[in-house]
Amino acid sequence: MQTPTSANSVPWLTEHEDAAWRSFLALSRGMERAIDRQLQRDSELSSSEYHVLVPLSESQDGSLPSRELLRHLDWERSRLSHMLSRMEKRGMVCRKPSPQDARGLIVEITEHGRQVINGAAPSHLTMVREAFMDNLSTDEMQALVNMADKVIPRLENMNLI
Amino acid sequence: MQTPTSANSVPWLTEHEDAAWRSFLALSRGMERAIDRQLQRDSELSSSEYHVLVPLSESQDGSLPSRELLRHLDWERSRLSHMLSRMEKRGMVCRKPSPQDARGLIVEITEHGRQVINGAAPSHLTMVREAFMDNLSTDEMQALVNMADKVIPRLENMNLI
DNA sequence: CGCACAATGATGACGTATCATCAAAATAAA
DNA sequence: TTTATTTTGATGATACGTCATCATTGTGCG
Repeated sequence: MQTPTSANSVPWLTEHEDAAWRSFLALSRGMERAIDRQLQRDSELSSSEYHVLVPLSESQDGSLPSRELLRHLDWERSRLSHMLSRMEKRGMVCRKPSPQDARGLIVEITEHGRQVINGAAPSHLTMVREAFMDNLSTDEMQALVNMADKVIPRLENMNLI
Repeated sequence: MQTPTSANSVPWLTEHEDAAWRSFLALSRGMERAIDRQLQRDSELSSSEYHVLVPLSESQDGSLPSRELLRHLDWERSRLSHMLSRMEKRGMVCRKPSPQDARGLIVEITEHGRQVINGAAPSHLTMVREAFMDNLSTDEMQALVNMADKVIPRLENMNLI
């Protein structure tokens, strides 16, 4: 992200800041892209589908109320709704009415869903470890935590999250 | 991103590693989302459209060969093609045949495109500065550069970029 | 030259993300 | 209790990104 030449009334970045910003963007988009590619290459899951299946497979009985799932994912409600429709059609989850709350929805992972997530997880975790984790020092890991702790609240303040 | 309980043959992360990974994901997705939201709120641009317009507005005559643009963006060719179709329809760029290479394409920013990018840039740059840059120490900025320098080549090695 | 191959773009299909809107049910307020 | 508000989820429209495929043009090699 750079500055258009005709917008220089706004102070942009020093050389160091610019390098840091570009590195952040490259790292961020590179990892996102790598995760997508690796999952698609080694399994039949998209990154989003993976995220849906993980909390389900971790739950006691393989099911969660939809709103619980939403809390895990931090998605828009309609995003989850659309995603569940597609995943239900592909036989990875099924929807059941909630006994407690007639508005509610229980999402349950199917046997096929379990097979798919169990097949996808190992290579995914290995990739994250080898590409990312194994290359960071403890100081760098700490820096990530500190940065997130400072930036995220700021984004929330600005109503951008 | 967590490990499904039944896939524990793969070593996952220590507490510190897990915290760093979650921070990275939150930071990465948070900034991406904030950029999208802020641009859409304060201008009529998506993040992708912004990226297309920046190198065009910075060029000498407001135009670039399509393959030059591709090098700036590091996108798939079809992604740029689709995006240019939409942007052309909205009057922000126009396509011209290249005199040198009959396969080639020259992409030119329109007057309206200039107005839009010039209107969008200041608030965008301010947001990035206030949400991100102003909250980082020089050590943290350096850490970002170091991390990217180690991780990105690794991703390239793994053919995931 | 003539032919295989690479480079450049366009297109249609598909999956995905967001927004606006709607409906139904639960909860709070009157 | 009756009404207003909130919560939960679904849907259709639109925009976006990727893939597979195609057409055209340029390049290199025989």
